[in-house]
Amino acid sequence: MSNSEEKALQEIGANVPVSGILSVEKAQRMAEFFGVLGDPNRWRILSALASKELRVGELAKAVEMSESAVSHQLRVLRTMRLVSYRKRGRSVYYCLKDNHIFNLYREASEHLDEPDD
Amino acid sequence: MSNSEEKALQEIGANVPVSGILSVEKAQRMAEFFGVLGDPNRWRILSALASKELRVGELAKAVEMSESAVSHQLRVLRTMRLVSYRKRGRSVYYCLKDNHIFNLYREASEHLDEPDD
DNA sequence: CAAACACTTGAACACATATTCAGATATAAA
DNA sequence: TTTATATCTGAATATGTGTTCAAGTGTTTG
Repeated sequence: MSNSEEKALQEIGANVPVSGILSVEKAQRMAEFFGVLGDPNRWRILSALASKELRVGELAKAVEMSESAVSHQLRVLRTMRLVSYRKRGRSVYYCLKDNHIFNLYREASEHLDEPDD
Repeated sequence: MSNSEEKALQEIGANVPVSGILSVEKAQRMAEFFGVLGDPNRWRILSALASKELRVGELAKAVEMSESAVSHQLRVLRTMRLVSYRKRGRSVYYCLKDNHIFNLYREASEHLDEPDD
């Protein structure tokens, strides 16, 4: 087991007094974050932004959603700081904020690709 | 950027023909998986199992949920292969299935702990 | 065998969430 | 200034989800 895995394991519960259960608050924060990744259209938006920054309208076309729906979802993604944006004239360009999303994607893919026991 | 990050980036969209957007099916699978991690009580269950395997009843006490609610959630976690179980008499012992959950937890924590720009 | 125990299941209800639609804001063009 | 463009917002609705409650299965104990 790697060092960072061990650290995560301890934090998640192994070495915590009594029960080792995440506090309700921490569990809630985790759930809120992962919940944002629990929608297929948000994944499509994120994957579209993975190649290059896009305006809201372009994004809407690309993922085949209404501009309004995309705008609503972008607000959610902004709130979780998964995307950032810059305004240019009357357009707003969105892009991915950091690399965490890639690592999460890869980790999930590996899990989903694992053979059943 | 690391090799594996680059691989994930390509897969997620950078080098895919035309749009580079996740297929609806792949996006759906991703969303289903992350959606499972989008509930605080499921995180509390997973964190409880991080220290040691537990019976359903013990788990229910530990996370302060009804046995029925825990059982329902364990079915969800089983479906996503996040936990496995073994029957022993009339008890059923659950434990975490692999290390992916630790990596996901760590990645999310890092993201959530990042300072705002 | 009957009773107790550990867990699971299905239906019902309460709550959360994603989209649509109409309208608002803000910038650019005419 | 009027019109068009790009995006955002709020309310309403439809759909999804988690818990409870009551009943069910399977196992052990008396």
